[in-house]
Amino acid sequence: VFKIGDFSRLGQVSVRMLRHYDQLGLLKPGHTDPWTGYRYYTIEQLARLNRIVAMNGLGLTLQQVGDLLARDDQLSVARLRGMLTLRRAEIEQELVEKQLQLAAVEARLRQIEQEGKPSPYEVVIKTVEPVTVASLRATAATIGEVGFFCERLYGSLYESLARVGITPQEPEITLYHTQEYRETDLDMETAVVIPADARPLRGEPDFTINRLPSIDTAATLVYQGPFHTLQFPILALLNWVADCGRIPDGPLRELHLSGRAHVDGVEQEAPVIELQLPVRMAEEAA
Amino acid sequence: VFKIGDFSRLGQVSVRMLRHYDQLGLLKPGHTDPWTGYRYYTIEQLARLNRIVAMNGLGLTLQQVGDLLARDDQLSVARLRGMLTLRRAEIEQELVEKQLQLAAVEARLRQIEQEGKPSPYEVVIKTVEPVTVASLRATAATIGEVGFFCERLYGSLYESLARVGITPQEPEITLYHTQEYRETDLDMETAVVIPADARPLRGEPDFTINRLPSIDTAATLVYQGPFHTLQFPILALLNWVADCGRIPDGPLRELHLSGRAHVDGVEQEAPVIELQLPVRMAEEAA
DNA sequence: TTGCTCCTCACGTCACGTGAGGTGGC
DNA sequence: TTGCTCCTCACGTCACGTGAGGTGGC
Repeated sequence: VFKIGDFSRLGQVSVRMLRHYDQLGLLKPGHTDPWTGYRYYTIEQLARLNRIVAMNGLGLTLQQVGDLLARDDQLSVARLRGMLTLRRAEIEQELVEKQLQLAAVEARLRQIEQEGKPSPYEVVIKTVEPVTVASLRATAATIGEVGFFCERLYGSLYESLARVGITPQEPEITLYHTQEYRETDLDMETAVVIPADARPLRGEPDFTINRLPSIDTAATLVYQGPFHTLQFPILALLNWVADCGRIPDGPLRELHLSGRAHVDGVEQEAPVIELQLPVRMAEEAA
Repeated sequence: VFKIGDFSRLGQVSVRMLRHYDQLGLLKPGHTDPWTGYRYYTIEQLARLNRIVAMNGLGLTLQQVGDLLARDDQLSVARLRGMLTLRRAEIEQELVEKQLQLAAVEARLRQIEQEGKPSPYEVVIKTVEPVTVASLRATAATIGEVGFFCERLYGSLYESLARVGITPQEPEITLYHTQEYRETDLDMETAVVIPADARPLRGEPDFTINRLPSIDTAATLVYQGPFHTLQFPILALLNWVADCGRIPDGPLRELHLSGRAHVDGVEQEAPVIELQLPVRMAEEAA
């Protein structure tokens, strides 16, 4: 018969935990002195202690271990199998997450090695809700004219909205339907959020009303600075996506979070812009 | 300027957490109304919020993120690199642990599939401290005579100990130096723990005094039952070890935890026995 | 006035470690 | 008497979720 300290050394479990197992009813000492409260364990209890330690080592909670050991010392095969199968799925999930996290940390370290300084941008994975927008879509002839092109599109869009009596909300969203890098024939869409139930009050709209779909996994980046340096955060986003083993899975969205890009024909100096790029995991090369 | 609810939706961070970041000083609202306590955030703060979320997503603690963001908004390259390198090592460690855990869960599931019921034994990995023992080592001619053989060895051992005036302690430890399965010429050692400073008081001992080395990683199993069914727990232990991608790395030890195996020539009926097998990870097949 | 949002305070999670303050047995 | 062990009670960990109970603005 062992005092708690001896039993602790024997089973390599801290005294604190033996008391905890006692309290949870997982492992009651063979005898407890009612006067002193001293716990006395028998050598036969070592097997049960080891069972607890082993199950817990598989990542089952003490609650689960308790359930499993509840009826005398017999394990219910069905329940045990169920719990282990569940646990296996959990661990596999955890492994995937850890691996993604490792990839992200390594991507960041590489980035620091290469550039000598940390990226000024932060990429965050999030989900994006669907929104209803009024939009105009057209093709810009060259990359140089994209700025003016969008300015004109937004201009006509607001004009048309006013004409048919729909109140635009925020933000503006520019979509880049051309996904690869190209210098000509860029398929652009300028959109502005409108109420989900908006209908033209008068006249025929010369824009389309549609619903931008939700994005389950969007790599997003918030940038503050002038439009003419937008290529830097866009490149950072694309690099990050590639570095983490993901690939783009839809048009890039550019949200103007600090209000309209142009007011009275004047471009905002340092607008806050959120880039949203739908992504999915790249297939592993087989 | 955003109220906390809007900013929460914008950054995909719960209101609770925005308040928490405020409290920790990680992200103070651009303005807090001193009368109502309302927090007001500016769109420019979204970048900082995303930085916090991104760093936290890498598994850094909020404390670490706070340290990194402490001086204005600038990241210290050296510290950032240090933290990420540390974090990478941590994640790699966690991955190894998860993979071992997964292997253990899968081994258990396979075991249930094959036998139709869970193993009555629990294998636990632990460390074993070195102990000083008096021992006799000899070779048993056949597997059938191991029982008698050990009984005689322990008998002479206790006799010799008494003769030279050393008090034996507990437990008895039988070591199996023959590691592969064989039916003849089994190299056995019977040992009993003695005080670390024990010296013969008189006469010449015909046993050896040595120190059993510590075991960093021992697969151990506690068994209660007669000696003649000891092969079952031994097989279970060996199978478990193989299933988890480990291999034996030293002689198997058999500890008699419930006192001497034989008292007055009579074998204990259901002794409690702990098996300890030193193991190491198997090299992956290249 | 009714919802809606915001506020603070505080408990619960989970498997532990680490005290404080006190007692029993050699 | 002095160490050593044991006892109970309770706080801290960490990033949150989830109330209770109350207030401000349209």
